[in-house]
Amino acid sequence: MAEHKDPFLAELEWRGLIHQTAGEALEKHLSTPGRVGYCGFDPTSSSLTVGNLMPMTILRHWQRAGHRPIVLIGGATGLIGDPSGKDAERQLLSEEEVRHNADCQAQIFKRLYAWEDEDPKTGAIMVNNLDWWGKLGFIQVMREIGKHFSVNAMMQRDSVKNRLADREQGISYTEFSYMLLQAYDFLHLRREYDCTLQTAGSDQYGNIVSGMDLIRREYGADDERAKCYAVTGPLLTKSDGKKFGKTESGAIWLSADRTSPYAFYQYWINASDEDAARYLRVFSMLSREEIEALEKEHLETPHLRVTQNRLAEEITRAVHGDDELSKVVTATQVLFGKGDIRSLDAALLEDVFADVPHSKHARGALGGEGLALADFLTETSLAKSKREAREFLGNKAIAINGEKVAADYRLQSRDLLHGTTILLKRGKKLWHASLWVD
RNA sequence: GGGCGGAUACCCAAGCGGCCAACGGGGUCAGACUGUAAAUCUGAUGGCAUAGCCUUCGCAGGUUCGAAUCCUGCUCCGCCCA
Repeated sequence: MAEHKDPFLAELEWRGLIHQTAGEALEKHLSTPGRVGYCGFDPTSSSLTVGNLMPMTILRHWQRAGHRPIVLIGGATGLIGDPSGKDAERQLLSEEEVRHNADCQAQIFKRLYAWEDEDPKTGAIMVNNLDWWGKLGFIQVMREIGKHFSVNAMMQRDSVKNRLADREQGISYTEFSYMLLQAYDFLHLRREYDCTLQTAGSDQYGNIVSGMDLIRREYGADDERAKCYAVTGPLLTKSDGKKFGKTESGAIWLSADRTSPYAFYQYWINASDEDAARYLRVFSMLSREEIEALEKEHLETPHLRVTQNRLAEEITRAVHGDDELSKVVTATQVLFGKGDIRSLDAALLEDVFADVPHSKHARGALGGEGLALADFLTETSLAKSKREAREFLGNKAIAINGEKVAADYRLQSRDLLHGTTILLKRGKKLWHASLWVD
């Protein structure tokens, strides 16, 4: 890959954030500050996952380089469904769902960028493509937009080709039309906001190029206004070959109601050495010097896990903010630090309680003989069945308030912290807080 | 429409009348070692009132003392012919 002189491209380059670029003389174009670039996000779910984090980060670098980002919420495209990377037709979402999802997703972006009201020149703008698609009629779309699209060319796109090749699945006219919407979005933003660049993950390359084609047809290839560009990010992997951003229990979401800030932080903390260094480049805004210094430090004192710690800190702060970060750091120090859990103060305990999986129980059960731990475990998030509970106990995998206990252990009132809570742990890092009330 | 093959636990995949809750691999979980890393080794992996019992081998019936295994029908999938 060529060395980039442009600061924005050079930045993405060393971070490994460039998969492809398209458009003539992109470097020259970017040498003028204040360019406008966009990335679209379809509200097919009420939240976004860490998989969406990469294009979001590219836009942050874009803004930092002195350009203006547009966050496009796909209120219209979300109603259609992008066939890219999907091997089967998707269930249509209702309009209410999409609207609700769009509202929820919009919140996630708020913290990530400086917005227009703070900075008139490079402040981010948020748009929803339903605002223009909602006004267009079918006949108008067919005549003014559809006419520019060759079905022959559309069928060559991987997203469509794959589905046409699969007789079992096929593709509906609805999803087939998706690229037309995304293409027109680019044109619309070109017209209304002087937007000349679109960025996204590599799977969006075809859709972006469709938009570039449409813009050229609209203005004529020689027209100055026909200049437009694409930058796509690579497909992220984990060093063990598994899918990035997924755990056994599901995707890692960017909103606290779907993945707690604690779980979010823990996801990054648990990154392997190899991944942590790479993720710092991809997701954090730290400079090259800072990251390389961290790596050097990590090599000298690997047990301190500086790369993982810093990674988790940076990403959690960006996504959830400083307040949430300090809470989960506190919880993490308590749960994984060397300190004595029994000496926790009540306020801290409450914070920890909120962050890890928890459950409520009647305090009466702890009186007298107490409660057999083997029976109780199935009522927590730590064991699915009694057999499993016995297995964990047999393996010495269960700890009460940080201390490993025997298989026949019985929970009693003396185990309560501050008279209310018992912290249970399975294995090295799976915690559950149980609250005991009258 | 005709012929042939197939459907087994989270996934792949053995088993083809009793010794089958079902070989093996992957995954996952736990333990050891570590650094909440990687690699490696060990164990576990349907449920329960655990020397036992219950529910599972596509679905519904049947044969048999006894069926994942045999028979009948149904559903779905793959391949070949039309």
